[in-house]
Amino acid sequence: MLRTRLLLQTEREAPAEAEIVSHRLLLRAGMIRKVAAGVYTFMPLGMRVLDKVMAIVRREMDAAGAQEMLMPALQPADLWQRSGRWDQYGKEMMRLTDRHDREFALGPTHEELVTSLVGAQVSSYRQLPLNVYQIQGKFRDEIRPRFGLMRAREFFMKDAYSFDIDEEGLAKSYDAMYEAYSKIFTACGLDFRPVQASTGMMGGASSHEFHVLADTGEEEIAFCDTCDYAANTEVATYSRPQAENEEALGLEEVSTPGKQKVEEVSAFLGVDPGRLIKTLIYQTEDGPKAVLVPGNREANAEKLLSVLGEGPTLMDPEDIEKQTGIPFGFAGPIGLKIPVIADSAVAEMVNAVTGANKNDYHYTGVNPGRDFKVDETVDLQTVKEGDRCPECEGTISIRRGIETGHLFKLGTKYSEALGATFNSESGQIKPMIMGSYGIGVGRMIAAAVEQYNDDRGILWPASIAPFQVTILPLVKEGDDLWVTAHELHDTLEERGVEVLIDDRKESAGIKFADADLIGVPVQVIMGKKAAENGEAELKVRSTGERMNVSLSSLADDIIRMLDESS
RNA sequence: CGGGAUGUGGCGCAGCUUGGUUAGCGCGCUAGUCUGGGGGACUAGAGGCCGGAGGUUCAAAUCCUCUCAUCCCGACCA
Repeated sequence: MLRTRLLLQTEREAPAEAEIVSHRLLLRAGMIRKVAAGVYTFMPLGMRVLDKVMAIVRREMDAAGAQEMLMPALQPADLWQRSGRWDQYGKEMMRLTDRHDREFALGPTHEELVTSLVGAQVSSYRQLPLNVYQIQGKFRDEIRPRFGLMRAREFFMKDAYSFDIDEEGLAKSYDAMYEAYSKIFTACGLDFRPVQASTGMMGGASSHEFHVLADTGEEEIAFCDTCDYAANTEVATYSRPQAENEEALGLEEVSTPGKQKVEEVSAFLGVDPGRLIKTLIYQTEDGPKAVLVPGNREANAEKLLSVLGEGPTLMDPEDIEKQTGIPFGFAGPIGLKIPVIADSAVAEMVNAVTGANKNDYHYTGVNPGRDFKVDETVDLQTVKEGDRCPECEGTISIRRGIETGHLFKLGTKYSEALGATFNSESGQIKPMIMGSYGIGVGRMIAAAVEQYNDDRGILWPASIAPFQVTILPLVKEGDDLWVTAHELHDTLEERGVEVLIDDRKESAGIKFADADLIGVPVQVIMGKKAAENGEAELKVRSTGERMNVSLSSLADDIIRMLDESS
């Protein structure tokens, strides 16, 4: 490809709106251009990367026995009403009405459509298992699209759906996808971690996310330094130290004037924050409820959802006083009239400290069960760096990750709602057991740039680079070396190498800067000095390594080098 | 949805407080000359209804009102 024919405008400065490095570099390198918030065009150079990633995804999905198909983005409301998600999905779903006032959605995902489709196509256990997938634009009206491709409103997703006759089959399909995902992420050259995850609104039994590790990731993942345990902090657990065998003391009311916060109370009474019980009052659909967690822990929002139902919100101080009569900062479970939900660690506490529901007073010597009733005990805590691993007692580390892939065991939620049933071997009608598996293709590209960049630009992993080689002739058009460079370009292209030659009449500095910016892994620098010795220079973008190679064997040497590195 | 901020050639910005000829600068773009190993130099150009609408005024990029868009933080989110 001739650089002068390529629709590519690099920028010296990134648009002010781009904050994170992947967004800045993808814009500066002319890979993407913004159309609206969270809506991007892939320019030819970016398209080449997208194609590379999609090819890897297809290769591994096909190898895992999945079949590619393509469903429409435009989907009738009826399907979504049958699964209940027309109402459930909320504003995140892009909706529209046609000229006959029929309602449609632009698909944020395709469980409904694929389930209905497979249900109609498959009627016998003999046709199962089945795994179908597609790569397609998805639409989600995100509350806050951001970071370029990282959280877009229209984005490419590979979504796959498995259909099995029983749980055992689902386990196999799921494992096959887990393996395929590991291969895909590895092939894309990414540093990633599969982690246990929440099933969220997808429903279903179990779930894993594939995270690309990066400090700019929007998610936190916890993993063990000794065993394989890894989980999204939304669902991560940890091993609690055994409660000390302490003798229960009597309940005592103490004056704590003006001490509202955990740190204040803990410092004032000279008690470890972990011995305090934090009482959080949440507004739920069934009225206010009290949630108890240890003073040194946060309540886990994701875990709360499963206990408190849809959208619990922390009540503000005024509402708490108005609705429950409890003074803010001195709330405690003793004598509370509203339901009390305790974290399991709180339930085990001995001689704890809590608010006394009275201004400027706390209780010490509080013992759950004896001094107050707990309506429900659940695990509500957020894991912290340095906690003990729940599986092997190793040390938990917390890192940020970019959620790039997600696996769900769905079970029969959708097959029952949409009538995807089959005739079993014994002649019974049964719902298919489903799994669904997504990969954010654009997000994968952004994640790759987050992981591979330096102050000059992108360092694409070879497998997803837009070109394998770029040739930089540093002489005038018409010069012998200019001609040689073009001959090399043609030879490489004929031999199947993806090569870009910078045939612009630009200074060496501009060509170097652009080549570094767009991140093509191998640069062939053809300047006068090396040519005098019958040589050209090869530069490896990722390492900065340079070597002189004879012009006569240049094409062969480049091809050998590419073969070796792949 | 709450908080904060920003819209001025393709990109980055100045001008706005205190209204006043022709709206500037850098990058990029066009043409030419020189240069030719890390965003080089010079010369000559092109490109803008200052996000939009309304208002105040003799006069609005600048003041007022409304509106649209965009970004950041939070809440939220497969």
